[in-house]
Amino acid sequence: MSAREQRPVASDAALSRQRVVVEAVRLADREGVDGLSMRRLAGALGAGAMSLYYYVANKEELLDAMIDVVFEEIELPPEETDWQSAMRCRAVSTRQVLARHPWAIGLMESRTSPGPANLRHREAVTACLRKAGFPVLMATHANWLLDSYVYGFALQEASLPFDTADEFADMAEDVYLPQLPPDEFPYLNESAAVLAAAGYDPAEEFTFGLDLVLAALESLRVPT
Amino acid sequence: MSAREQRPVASDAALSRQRVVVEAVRLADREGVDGLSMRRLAGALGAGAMSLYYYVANKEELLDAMIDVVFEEIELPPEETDWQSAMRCRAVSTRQVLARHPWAIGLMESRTSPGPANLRHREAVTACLRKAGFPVLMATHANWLLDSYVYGFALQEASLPFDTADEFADMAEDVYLPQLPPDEFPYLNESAAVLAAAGYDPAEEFTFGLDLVLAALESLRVPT
DNA sequence: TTCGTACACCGTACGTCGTACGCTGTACTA
DNA sequence: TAGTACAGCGTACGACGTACGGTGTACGAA
Repeated sequence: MSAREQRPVASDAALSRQRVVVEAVRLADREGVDGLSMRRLAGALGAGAMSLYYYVANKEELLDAMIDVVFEEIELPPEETDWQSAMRCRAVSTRQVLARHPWAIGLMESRTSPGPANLRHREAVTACLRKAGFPVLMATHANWLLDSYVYGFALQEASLPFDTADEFADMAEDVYLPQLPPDEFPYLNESAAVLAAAGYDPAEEFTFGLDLVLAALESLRVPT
Repeated sequence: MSAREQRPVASDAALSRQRVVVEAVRLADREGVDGLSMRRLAGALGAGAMSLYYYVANKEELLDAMIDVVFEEIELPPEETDWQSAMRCRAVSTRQVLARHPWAIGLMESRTSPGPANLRHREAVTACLRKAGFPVLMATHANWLLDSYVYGFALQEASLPFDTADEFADMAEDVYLPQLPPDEFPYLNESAAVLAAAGYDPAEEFTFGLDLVLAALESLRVPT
């Protein structure tokens, strides 16, 4: 067997853990997590399947690393503003990032050990809350509540078959309403009709709930 | 080839869509969703793999049906109480059910069309909110906020490597703190220490946030 | 100059997966 | 008695993750 292309032409074409994981994220974005296989990933990198195992122990570890890449994209809460603005900022960023990588949401359920970017994020959020006057326990409550809201929203949003208000209006007429007999689901019909007429934007829905949560959390704080 | 066991011995041993889906749920509970294969499921039912395809078109449809079985387990909001109690009741039930079937959370992200049990649940919740005096749009907001919180909480809880307060205390000492250098993660260290000492119960965490959300939602209501 | 070793990568092979296709025996109807 | 629907199975195919055992190159030591 000859060494026909053993050495890559340039060092930036060489494999690396970074390149492998980033390309995996791209592939998952394009094709969904079910479309991500070691062979296809290797193909996208112009390499053989088994070469990937030099950089990741197995596919599980690859998925863990992918999740952490996603966390790296999320903005940390800015330090120079009030806590509500800081939390709103990072929550909005989280929603955007998870909307960009919807496969990541479903993956989080099954992987138990947080990566370094995840930990950095948690630390920054906790620091922000503590400095704003939340006692340790209340900061924990706030953390859970905010994260639950953001992840849950992203989860629901990912399972929506539309992205924009216009698409929803079409969808409501063509898909939803036909499968909702008005006598069995009167209230869902009412909602669908009103929302289709009023125009419906997931981004607005998100900030509405977020602001409600932030306001409610204010009561847990010991003002500084 | 003879017909050695072609006919099942009794009718309750015969396959049926119901039996297939319920056994799939049981299998996923035991082994996780990755452990659920058509062959293994057929094995658990004492049947051949291809027999399952008489009852489900493909694995995707099976997963959809499994999700709906999970939704059937969730209690509908009781009608005879105030809206907050009703919502608390169904939220607590949802958390319990999702904790019992953690694989269901990750699955929801990828399936877009809700099953009948899912629709019944949504209808009942919307009805409860509307009757309690929430205008259509506010009921939608409440729905999103509550569902986001519940699903997001379940998602985070599923990725916790412990179930009880005691397990957490052990975990914190043995696993968390060692990988959290105090100088890099001072606030996470503080939290872990305080929580391990105080005892930490996910169920309490859940109701704390839930009550905060319910109280915040009260302001969206037009009292009747 | 030679040689040993670490590096980066790959081919083959095994067992498992979802499922297309075609077959079987049973029950029932005409 | 024949025909048909039902319920279920065996085989086969292509794709999957990955264990194992290679290969050529680079480089430091002798």
